[in-house]
Amino acid sequence: MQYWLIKSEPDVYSFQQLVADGSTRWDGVRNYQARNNLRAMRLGDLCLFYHSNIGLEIVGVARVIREYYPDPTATEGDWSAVDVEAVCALERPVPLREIKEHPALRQIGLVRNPRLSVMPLTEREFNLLLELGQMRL
DNA sequence: GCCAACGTTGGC
DNA sequence: GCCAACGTTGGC
Repeated sequence: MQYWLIKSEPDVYSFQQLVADGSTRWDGVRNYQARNNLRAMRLGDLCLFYHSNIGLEIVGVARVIREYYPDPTATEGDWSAVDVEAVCALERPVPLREIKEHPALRQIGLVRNPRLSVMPLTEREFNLLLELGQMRL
């Protein structure tokens, strides 16, 4: 089992929308590092869902339900998509500010490379963030 | 709205 | 292969 963090601008696609949809195709990624992370995702991997630009907090948990396949929204280039489903919303969203201040989260990709939209989390980071979100799976 | 950080492009 | 210019992302 691997753990990931995926980002979305909530006015484009929010976690609430994912809950309403049940599942969705995670497409539109046009960054090689993020794409390679998508390709490394395996069925059943868990993802924390972060709201960028508006909200600036981790709001929920999603699960990979289909491994990578060609991104149908790409008209050129070698891009991939995966499918994810909503697992649960966090009891308490975890704000970026708090993540930045937490000593055990210094190395988290979200802080180290704020522009990357799909990134791996260590199991420890994932569990800690769940705990901060007052959620237990 | 601004700007810093990062990635990509293209000239040399 | 280097690097300047440019575009995009995303926090503030």
